[in-house]
Amino acid sequence: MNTIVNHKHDLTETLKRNGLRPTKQRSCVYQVIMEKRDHPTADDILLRVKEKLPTISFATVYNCLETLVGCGLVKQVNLDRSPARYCPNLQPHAHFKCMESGEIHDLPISEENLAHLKSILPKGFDAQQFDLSFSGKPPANN
Amino acid sequence: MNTIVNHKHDLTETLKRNGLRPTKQRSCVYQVIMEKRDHPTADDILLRVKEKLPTISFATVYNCLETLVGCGLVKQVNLDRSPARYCPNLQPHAHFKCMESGEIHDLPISEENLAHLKSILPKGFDAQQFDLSFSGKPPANN
DNA sequence: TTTCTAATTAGAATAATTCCAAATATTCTT
DNA sequence: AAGAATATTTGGAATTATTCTAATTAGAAA
Repeated sequence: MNTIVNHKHDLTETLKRNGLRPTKQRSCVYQVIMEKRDHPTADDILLRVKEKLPTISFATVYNCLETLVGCGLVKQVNLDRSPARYCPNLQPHAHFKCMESGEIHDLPISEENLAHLKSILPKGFDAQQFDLSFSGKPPANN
Repeated sequence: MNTIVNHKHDLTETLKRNGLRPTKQRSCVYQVIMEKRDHPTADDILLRVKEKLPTISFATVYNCLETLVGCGLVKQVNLDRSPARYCPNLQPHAHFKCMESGEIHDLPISEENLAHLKSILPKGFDAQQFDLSFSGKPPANN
């Protein structure tokens, strides 16, 4: 698929730009995150990557994830104190966690709402990052 | 002080209302959280409570915290994957973490901004809770 | 190629938190 | 007030997610 080819290309480019080597482990971890955008944990990712690279280790998955997050290709999502999840959505968005199933939905944040969010910051507070999450019941369909 | 007396009273009332016993451990953990509102971790709390109750255990601190959070007297604050922190501020508010010192500031959320936050939820999403945090540089003073 | 450096690997280590079973404290009943 | 019933505390072991370590392997540069 076009998207995967493009992603591979972006990945290699981005890694090289950061003086990092494009390895098959990094590529595979990235592909797994791109192809099923269900906010997998490191555990989930290990299992999925093992189908392609049966000898990959946990340490490598964590290393790759750290690299991808460091390059800005993937976001780490921390909800409550549960295992970290990984998300390829680079647009401003919030997360909604279903209290029953634990499923996580991305909620896009419009420019307008982004401005409102920033207006919560009192004068003098300079934010580099924000994290917004909700939990409750998502619509029944979907 | 008036405030502490009141808190004690609220605590006992609230515990009893939930069929729980007001113990000196619970009371002391609660007081510690109320009196220095600096978002302490369980670790911090253990150290502070030990000044009054030298034999208290880690398990008890965690038990008490779970109880207090369960009763709605205290909020658990999870930022990134760092140890949980505890906060007696029951008003709607966000958190701002200073990237240098790690200090955490409460940022009140007005009714207006609360409405804007909720407007991020697409139709059909019913949220019971939200968490909003920023990280960056707080103003130099303070 | 050869060399140099970065990345991967398995397993040990760490840190925060939870679990467990015994001892203690609180509340309820009388 | 005493005894029974139940909840809470306690120290230590267990768990879980993640990070570290030191040796091997793979990629890039010469």
